[in-house]
Amino acid sequence: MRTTEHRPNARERSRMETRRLLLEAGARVFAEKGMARTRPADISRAAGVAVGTLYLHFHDKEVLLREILFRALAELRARLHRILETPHASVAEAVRHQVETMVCLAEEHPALCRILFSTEVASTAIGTEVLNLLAGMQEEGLRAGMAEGYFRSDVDPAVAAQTLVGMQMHVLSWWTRDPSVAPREVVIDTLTKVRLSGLHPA
Amino acid sequence: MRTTEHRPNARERSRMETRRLLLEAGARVFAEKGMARTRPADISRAAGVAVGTLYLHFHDKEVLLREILFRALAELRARLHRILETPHASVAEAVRHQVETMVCLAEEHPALCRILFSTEVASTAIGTEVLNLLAGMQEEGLRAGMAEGYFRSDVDPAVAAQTLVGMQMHVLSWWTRDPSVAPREVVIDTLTKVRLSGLHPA
Amino acid sequence: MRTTEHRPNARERSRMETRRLLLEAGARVFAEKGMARTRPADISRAAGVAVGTLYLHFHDKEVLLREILFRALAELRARLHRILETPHASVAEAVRHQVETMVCLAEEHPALCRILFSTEVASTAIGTEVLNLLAGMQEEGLRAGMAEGYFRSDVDPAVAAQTLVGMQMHVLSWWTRDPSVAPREVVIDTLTKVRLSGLHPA
Amino acid sequence: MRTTEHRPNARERSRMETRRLLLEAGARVFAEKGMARTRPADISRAAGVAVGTLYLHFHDKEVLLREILFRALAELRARLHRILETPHASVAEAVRHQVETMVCLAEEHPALCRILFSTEVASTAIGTEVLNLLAGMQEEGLRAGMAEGYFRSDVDPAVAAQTLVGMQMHVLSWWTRDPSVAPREVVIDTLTKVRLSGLHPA
DNA sequence: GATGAATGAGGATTCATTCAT
DNA sequence: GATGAATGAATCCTCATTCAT
Repeated sequence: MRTTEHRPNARERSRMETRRLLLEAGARVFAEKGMARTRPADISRAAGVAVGTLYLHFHDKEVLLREILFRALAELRARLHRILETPHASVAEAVRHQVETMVCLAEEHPALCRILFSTEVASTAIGTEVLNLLAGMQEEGLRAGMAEGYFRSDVDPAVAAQTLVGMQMHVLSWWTRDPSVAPREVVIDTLTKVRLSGLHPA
Repeated sequence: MRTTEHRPNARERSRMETRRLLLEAGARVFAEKGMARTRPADISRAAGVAVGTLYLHFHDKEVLLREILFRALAELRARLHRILETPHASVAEAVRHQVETMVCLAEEHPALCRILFSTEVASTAIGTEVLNLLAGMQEEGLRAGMAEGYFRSDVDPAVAAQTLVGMQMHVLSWWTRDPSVAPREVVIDTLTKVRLSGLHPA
Repeated sequence: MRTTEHRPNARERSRMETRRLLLEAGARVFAEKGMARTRPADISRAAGVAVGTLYLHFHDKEVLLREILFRALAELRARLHRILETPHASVAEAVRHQVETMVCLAEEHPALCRILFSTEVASTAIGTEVLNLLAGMQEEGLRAGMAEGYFRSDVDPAVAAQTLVGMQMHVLSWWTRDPSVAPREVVIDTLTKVRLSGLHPA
Repeated sequence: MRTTEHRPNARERSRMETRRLLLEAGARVFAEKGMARTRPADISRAAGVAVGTLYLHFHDKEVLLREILFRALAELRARLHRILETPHASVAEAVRHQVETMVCLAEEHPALCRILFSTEVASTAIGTEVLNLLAGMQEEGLRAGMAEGYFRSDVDPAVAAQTLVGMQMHVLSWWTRDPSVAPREVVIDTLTKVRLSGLHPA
């Protein structure tokens, strides 16, 4: 049976490989030096290709960044949706699972995490999109939980959602920069607890 | 009695005035365009002086930013200390007061708020210092509260402090950008509640 | 037999050609306007390339100057060494040959001559190095000549060496600026005579 | 008897004093940093006055330099003329006296010496004038000496004059930079001998 | 498709000079 | 007369992008 799927030949594979190298190098370098301080030459050097090659694959620096961010966004989206579709015994468990997922993502792609959660990016259209996606998902979950009585109804869901986003983003970017400041489990545990029941004694 | 205090003459007053103009213009422009996109000429134009004047008062762009941030930081510190010294009927009231203070500061100096809480700055040495100061203050408060039984002891104070910092920073910078998304009171109320007792129903 | 020697391809040849253009243009412009008044743009324009190209080849203005001077110095060194290795019938002949060589060099590269012997450069580290090299060579020659009885021993070789360097440098830079003030032969003859037997009647 | 000579009052004396301070500071600073690298602010600071004061006394930086150079030139001129008018027992003695005078001048005003004999200045109109004055005086002396048979006639007086100027200028500026390289007497002796009878054994 | 030398507009900074006090 | 803060044109240098090979 003949599939319609594209079978890349050697040349095309090499082209795709180069593209991948650039995306990965870009993520690393953007994360390390920040958007503004990263020069196309830095990325191409890190990718082991010539500057011109970068422009062969991406129209300019910003398009490369967009591509990196879109991919990170898609990954984030996919993971979060997977959680929503998973049945959980309790709200607490669901929240813990969600937190765990974010921590895993941060561990696997610290570079992406630092880019995604940098305000430099936050002021970009994609940055806004990332924040809106996260806030939107949180708000949706909050409203659902409120309707079902799992969550308190005396707070504004929009503000509370921003609260959660800020808490998570900041802790993750803080922890990613130097994971030795706290063990993984403690980070997950603390985030989950504060989120669910705040600082009041149990 | 003759005091040794410094009595600025007219020229010195004018010099200080120029400095003030630059600091204020810097805060505005840095907030609006971000650190990287702000050119010295933008700041000097906004301050109504020549470029050279900026360099007469500050060694370079970055030193001006440092000065702006340190001043904001000092203001923040002062306000928070004033709260710590104020007696409160309950922890809840103290926390609400603290949140209120931050919201006021954000309202009065939205530009400063946006700079102080931008990751672009956060990745700077000063930015780190600002964040560390905030986190340190929160952590101190947490430890004290834990010792006295006001706060739960089953969370890591360092991580929890980052949690609080992230939540507050993010909500304030989100709300500052467009205060119409939620009324002032709701922001304060939600921040206080989430912080104290999380999202679980009361 | 395969040699490991470097075979420059077309691109590299063109790169080297550009470098050469910049070095030559630099020599001309530095000579004409002096170190301080020469702007990078002047040099690049004279070389027929863009400013950026200059910085692609040399870290900055000063490095370009260093390179120019070192090359001139190397050339001078080579020529003088060639003379030292040549047997001469008499000291007088050797000295005349040496003077002749310097005059030739000055004729071929008047620009270099003017740079090499400018005090603006002399006050630089490289300038000092050039002068020290020249003085060192003269002093060496003097000491040898004194030991063998060709030169008088009642003068300080270090001071006398500076004497010779100054005399030659100055006359050459004077003559280079306007060669019509004296015929080539007269310059060589006078330099040689003054150097050997001073102004006393023969 | 009433003299027409100007009797400066207190204010005027103070004005002249300020002028003197600026001229001296200028000489020092120009000598140390070179013409191009010296900023008006450097000079005024060294003189202990405000920048504006410099412009009150001299139209601009260059005029101040000119003034300094003219004064040095006048001093040089005066001293050399005094020698010409002094009767000497022999040519050798006259030459030694002349050399001694230059060395004294260099010792007394090392800063002036370094400025006067810098090529940066040499390329100036005054610089040229200085060189021409020196060369002219030497040439005149040479021609006279030749006519009277004291000096050899088989060299070009113009070229030989440049020879003498170069030798003296260079040795003096070399020695002024670090007088420890040779004792004063040796410098005078060597200059005199080389000048009179070159390097040939006596 | 890949290369990397070349480009030049644009940004940061300096500094000679002025002028209100 | 003295002051020194203010000025802004001029300078050095960077770096995103192109294009001939």
